[in-house]
Amino acid sequence: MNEDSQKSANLQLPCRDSYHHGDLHNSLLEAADCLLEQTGAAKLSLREVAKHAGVSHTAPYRHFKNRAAMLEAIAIAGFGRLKLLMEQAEASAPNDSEAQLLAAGLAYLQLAVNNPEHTRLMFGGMMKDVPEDGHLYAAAEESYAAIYRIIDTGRARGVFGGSDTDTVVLTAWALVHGLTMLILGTQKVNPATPAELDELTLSVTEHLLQGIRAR
Amino acid sequence: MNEDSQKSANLQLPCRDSYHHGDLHNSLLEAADCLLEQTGAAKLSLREVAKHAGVSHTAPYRHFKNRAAMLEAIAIAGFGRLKLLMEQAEASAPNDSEAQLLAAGLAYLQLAVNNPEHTRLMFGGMMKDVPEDGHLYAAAEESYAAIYRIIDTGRARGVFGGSDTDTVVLTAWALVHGLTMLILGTQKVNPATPAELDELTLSVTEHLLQGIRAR
DNA sequence: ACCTGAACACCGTTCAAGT
DNA sequence: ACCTGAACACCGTTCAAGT
Repeated sequence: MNEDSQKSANLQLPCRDSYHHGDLHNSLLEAADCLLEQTGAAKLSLREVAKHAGVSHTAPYRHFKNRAAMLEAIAIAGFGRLKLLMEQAEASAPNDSEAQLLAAGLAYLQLAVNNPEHTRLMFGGMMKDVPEDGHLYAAAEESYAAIYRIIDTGRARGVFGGSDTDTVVLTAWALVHGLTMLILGTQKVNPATPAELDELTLSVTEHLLQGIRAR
Repeated sequence: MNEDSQKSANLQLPCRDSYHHGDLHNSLLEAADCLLEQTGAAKLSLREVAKHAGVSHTAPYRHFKNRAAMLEAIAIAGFGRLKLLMEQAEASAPNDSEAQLLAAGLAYLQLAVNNPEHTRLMFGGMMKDVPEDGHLYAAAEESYAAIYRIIDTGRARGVFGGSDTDTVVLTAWALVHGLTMLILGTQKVNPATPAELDELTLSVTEHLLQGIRAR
């Protein structure tokens, strides 16, 4: 009955029908996480999440203030995964700033393409009326931090140029994020295979690198 | 009673309580257009749109197959406005490709910031389960076409470089779109005034231009 | 402390019926 | 052809009540 060995797999969490309890909070999040990718955030209902977790439709209110708070928790977890990947990209080539930036971009795109609904939830602006605790805000900020370090270090090394680190970071982040959203959206861009996705990312990133390289 | 003089104003359509009929289709779209910016696409209900248009809650089904089809119509109208702005940017400096590209980026950002919920509807991926007519797809494509011409002409003139026009267009579009979505989202970027928005756009675009300029 | 069931106000959608 | 009203299955949320 030990299913925990599967739990750490990074991509694609399959749905289960039964949930070990005593930790309903996490059971609900697991059920929601999995239903989200099937239905999208707009159609993700608290009642169905509760049903998949095997409890009544009012039980979730013991653990989340309301539907928006539950979506926020899912989004925060998503930013946690993003942060992890960005830090892995940073660690993958400690002495090569360009390779770090490229790895970060590739990982960002891959995570988004593998979890499109999570990404839309995190960045689609559905979290507007979230309680202003700033938890979500802070989680997003931590993903940003790794990119900041990569570029700041690169500038200190004389690899990257630009007037200030903040603008360069914003440029890089916006480019990768925009490419991501275009691929996820109704837009034309439509890479069929993971290899094509990487190739596309490389081409686009190359223009960015030429733009921010120190000269 | 002539209110049509206000109708052509490009930004911020105020809500009315009464609607001239005989053209319920457009009355519904106007009501929806206006409610959208107040509530967001997720909470925009057909019933409330109908109420604002002064008809029963089933009347909209005479004009739209369902809720998704109505949202699609709104998104298509949004792409129409975007297309217009892109073409104006193209016409604003026929002999200066860089100025055209910059004007397009500024207009894109301004439209998005003035109509955030429209932008989220158009690009947020809420149109997934839309009928595959391709109407929405085609409308998006037309906005894209102006940018394509700007960059293709710029490359023919030797102003822009890059291996192929498609990749350069994708890079430029992704950068501006990403900056837009970051500004609209929960993210840190938060320009207070229109002037700050323009300044931010200029800084980011400058890096892009350095990256795609012919050398 | 944690969960349930009934209840309320709201949805989207369908359908028979009115003019 | 165009609109209405009742009806159905679904929501989110609240609250008294159970253990």
